[in-house]
Amino acid sequence: MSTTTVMAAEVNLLGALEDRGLRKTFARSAVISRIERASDAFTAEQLCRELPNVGRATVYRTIRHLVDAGALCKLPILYGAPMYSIARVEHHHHTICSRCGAVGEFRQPTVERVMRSLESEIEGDIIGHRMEIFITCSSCLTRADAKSGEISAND
Amino acid sequence: MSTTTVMAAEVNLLGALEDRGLRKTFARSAVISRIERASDAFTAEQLCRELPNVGRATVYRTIRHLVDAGALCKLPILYGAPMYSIARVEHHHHTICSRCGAVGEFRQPTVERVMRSLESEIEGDIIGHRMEIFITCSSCLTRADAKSGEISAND
DNA sequence: TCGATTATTGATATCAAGTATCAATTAGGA
DNA sequence: TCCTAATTGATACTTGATATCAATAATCGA
Repeated sequence: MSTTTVMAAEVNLLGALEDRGLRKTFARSAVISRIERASDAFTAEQLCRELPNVGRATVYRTIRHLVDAGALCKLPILYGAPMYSIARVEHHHHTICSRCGAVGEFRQPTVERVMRSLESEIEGDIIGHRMEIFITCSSCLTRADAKSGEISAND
Repeated sequence: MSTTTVMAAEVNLLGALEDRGLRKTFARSAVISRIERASDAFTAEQLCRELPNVGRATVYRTIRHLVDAGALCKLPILYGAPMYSIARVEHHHHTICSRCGAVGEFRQPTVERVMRSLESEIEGDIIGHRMEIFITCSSCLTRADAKSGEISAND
């Protein structure tokens, strides 16, 4: 079974916006370079805090543009604000560490195969799917502190 | 491949609360009987609107208790307020109609098998997973109105 | 049954996330 | 350079949800 852990690939967020006819501005460049520098997933509020010179509205607008362009993934998590991560590959799924919130990406061809076989069994047309795996990541396992504000799936 | 569409089964939401040492009150009974009567998934605000005699705080608190008890599933959707549906089976996944928002449940043993095989390939401990399939449900397909405020997964 | 005790309620205030408004500013083409 | 349309961001607002706390209701023990 070939699970591919997704490696950081080159992405051009600014290009994604320009492709949609949006202008290159200082504010957008600031937001985007902050996102590109980020190795982890982030929330909109985090960006606002780290970019005090950019208006909140602009941060939210830029994020929305990037999600619309397919350059960012929006991850609705169980509690609190949704997280965003750069969409480095066409289609993938996420691992979310329930201790530290670290988000990883992976591809799993078997999942896609299962989806295809479901097509005949589910009433209606399948137009997409989403899958998240909740984990305790290896660095949280080593630093084995007992207490945690767990994020988890209850279903 | 044996996909099981989940049928309405008997659930005892009040019992779920009593099992946790919570008291049976008029307000809680009202919230719960409204939920049990619902065939579809719902939002917290919907319940508040339909139960004007029950305080908002109590509606939210009751929902939270039921989620904690595992009797309700919380579905964080991409935009807007999360939806809740009765957890009729131990573990299942959801189909969400991107047109009308109708939520269905299904079990898919293959998904679980895939999860087990992923255990060896993902760094860290898997503690849970979540999967949603976005569909256009059969009733939306028949009533083929073109326009829609689509809910969708972009990853 | 009657208090006593403790959980629960719900009006209100508050918080957090996100969007609408709109005058001032800026980007980018002519 | 100048013009026009896109963009910005301060502000106000909306929505979803939680904290507070005095009043009320549920349960238990006698």
